[in-house]
Amino acid sequence: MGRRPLSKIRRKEFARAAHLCLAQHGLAGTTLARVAEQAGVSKASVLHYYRTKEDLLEAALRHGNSTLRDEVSALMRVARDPWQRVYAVIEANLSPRAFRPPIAQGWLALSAAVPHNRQYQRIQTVIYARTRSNLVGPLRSLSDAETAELMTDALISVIDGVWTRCGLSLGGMTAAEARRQFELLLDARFADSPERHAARRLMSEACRAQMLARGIPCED
Amino acid sequence: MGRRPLSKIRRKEFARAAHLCLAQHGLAGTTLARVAEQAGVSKASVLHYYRTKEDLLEAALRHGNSTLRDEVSALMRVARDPWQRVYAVIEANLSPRAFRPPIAQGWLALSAAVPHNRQYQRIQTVIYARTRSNLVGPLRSLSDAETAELMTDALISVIDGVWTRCGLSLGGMTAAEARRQFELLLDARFADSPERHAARRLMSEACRAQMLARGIPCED
DNA sequence: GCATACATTGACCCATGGGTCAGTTTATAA
DNA sequence: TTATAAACTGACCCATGGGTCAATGTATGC
Repeated sequence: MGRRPLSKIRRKEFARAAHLCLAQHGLAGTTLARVAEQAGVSKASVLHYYRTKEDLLEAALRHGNSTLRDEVSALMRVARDPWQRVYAVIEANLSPRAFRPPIAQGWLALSAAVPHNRQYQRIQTVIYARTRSNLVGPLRSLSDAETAELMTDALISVIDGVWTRCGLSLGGMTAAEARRQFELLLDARFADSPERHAARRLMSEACRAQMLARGIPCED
Repeated sequence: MGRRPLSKIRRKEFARAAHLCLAQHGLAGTTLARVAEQAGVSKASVLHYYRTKEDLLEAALRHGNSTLRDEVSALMRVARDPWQRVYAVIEANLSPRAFRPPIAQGWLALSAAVPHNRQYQRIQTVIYARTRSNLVGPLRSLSDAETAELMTDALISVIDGVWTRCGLSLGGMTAAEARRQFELLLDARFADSPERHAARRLMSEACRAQMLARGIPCED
């Protein structure tokens, strides 16, 4: 069997535990012992699946990202026109599953580690490129290319901004507040057309429906 | 003499060294030994001025912030109308002195530490409140209160967003690119009036002039 | 039953790094 | 010149935490 990838499921469990740990205790507080405890297993066992802590954190980074990616994919599958695709990205980034202080804190901790680790950099670059193309595509069919690029970059900045503030728990950042900021930004180049309005409602609803289907609390 | 505050100048030097270290090596790479080396002094000497590493990092956080605050103050002193005050905040945050990957990386590292330290939280809250009031004031006299609040929050998000991306060195974030995003956002509620146009040019020029006066390279 | 391969673990190793301390140098003031 | 306080240091201590290893389960295929 070539190289049994050491029980993929088990590896995923540990990546998840590491991600959880990161969210709760930050980078400094994420020790192998703590991750092991979180997973209900011994420290040595974790090292059996990940040769080094660096590897484990890399997996945690991938895991956190894949959660968000799944969210985007699910909404993208529902989206039927450009505006719906734009709002799919926005709503996915505000989904109650991900847009929470602990998760944002984990994201912040990993982001801080990125500049000092080549591998993390590569992953981050991929994440960035994907989000970018998810936005620039639909926006191109709603405006000229230059506007699409600029709006995409600005949307990404706002995403990073609201996530940062969510992580810092500053000014009580909520999804509703974030949504208002995205609307404001989009207003800069786009009128509130019926299509846009409908897309906003549809995607917001789709995201909510998915949460309910998975039994995740959703207060907005 | 009551309690000589242990040579304020010396303390500041060490805070600066710590901040530099943080920018270059991240939180994990910032050890007392490294900070001491940076300052050309022994590890024990650093501990003589700061009782604990936590204290030192707190000072580094304050230091990094005070640099930015000075930038804002200097431009604010020049500003004569609301638009000029708005652009004073924006330009200060994009000043070539501060808006550089290493500095942004340091900011990122400290931000990641914030959720796990009360004292850092307090400082961060103060910084946030000040930036907020610096923006909401002038914007209130340019629009209704609600718009001013929303625009302020969105501007802050973009600031955090572009800083994050600057720290991650993603998509080659430059001050010029950031400026375009701020313009886009402001377009959402404000026409490009002559006052706004003039203010933008004036503050950009004022910032540049200050850099030149201090001999800091300024490529845009 | 037995052999093999993988899972899991406790015990251990050791480098790192924060923090202490006792002592030396240096500056200042009487 | 000398007393005093502050600046500064090398040497040391020790807790933490990443990583290794040999040993012990435990399942699977023959």
